[in-house]
Amino acid sequence: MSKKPSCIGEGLKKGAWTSEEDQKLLSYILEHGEGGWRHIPEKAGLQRCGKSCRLRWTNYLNPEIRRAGFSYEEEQIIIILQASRGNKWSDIAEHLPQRTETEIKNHWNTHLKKRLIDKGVDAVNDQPQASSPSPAKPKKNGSQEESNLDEQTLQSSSTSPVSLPCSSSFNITIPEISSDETPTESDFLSCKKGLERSSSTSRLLNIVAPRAASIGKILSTSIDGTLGSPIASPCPTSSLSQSSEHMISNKEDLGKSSDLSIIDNDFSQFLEQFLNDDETENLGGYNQDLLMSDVPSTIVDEDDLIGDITGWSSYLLDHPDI
DNA sequence: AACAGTCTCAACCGCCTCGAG
DNA sequence: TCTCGAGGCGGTTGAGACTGT
Repeated sequence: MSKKPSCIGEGLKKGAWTSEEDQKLLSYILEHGEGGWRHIPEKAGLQRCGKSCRLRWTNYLNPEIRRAGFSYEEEQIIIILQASRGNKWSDIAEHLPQRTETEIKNHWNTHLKKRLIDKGVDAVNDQPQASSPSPAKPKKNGSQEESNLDEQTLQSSSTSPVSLPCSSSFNITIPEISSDETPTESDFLSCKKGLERSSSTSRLLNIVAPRAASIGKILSTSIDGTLGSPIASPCPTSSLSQSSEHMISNKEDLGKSSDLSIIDNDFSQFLEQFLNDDETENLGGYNQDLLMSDVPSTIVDEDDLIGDITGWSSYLLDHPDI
């Protein structure tokens, strides 16, 4: 079937939107609602194609969009969901309220993916990279620390892996980390017969698993009222109050991807154990968090959305299939 | 201060899916 | 069942911002 381009027409404007155009589109949609994008430009007095209007609305003008930087938890969600679902940004966006798929996609491509690639995980092509990290690429300021931490983590991963039990069909190992960091790591990923995971995805999950452990510990600490300690402060809990409701409301959706069953109930047990763990003084694992290491402090809850600290844990507990 | 290299992200492109007729 | 168009989706691009020299 041959289709004509969706945006054809004489005199249609391209490129950056002006504030005047934004105002016209915003006013129209607020008055008439979304939908019928093909006719919106004409009705709103815009020299744009409908598709462009839709994108402008969904990615920028929609007042529900949160434009603050990504929080630690949001990044973890992205990484976990990307590992399990691939680049299904719209799917991932459903579980990150106030975030657009474009935002998530950009953040992944410009930040998260690079971090994983630096660690030898080709999360895009799902192929393990050579042991040598990405070619000598000059690191910008502030990344040296991250690099060191990552190397440390990877090194421990490559030199002394800890095999998970019963992983005959799901060949996955996780980095050896001090017991106080991930005391229940062996509980995290149990084997699921018939499951096939590619090596890099497995390795990605290996990295994410202890990070999730860190989240559990942080939450546990937070609930105990000790989050104010400097060591925990970098962990933003932004948007939890709003996001948790939305996230949980989507829990049925989460299960629609069968590949998410990989972790099944074990993750729930794993996290529960963490939340019940009274031992909160040692957050060393969090300090070593490779994913947190370059999250700028400026993005911490700019919208002051902290409210429901249990949102994140509830989300995870309610989504054993993540 | 000027320039070059790098990074970020809004916008675009082209293909796909789905529903109406 | 087939065709067609609207909307959705993921990948790519390029302008502007940022950073280092």
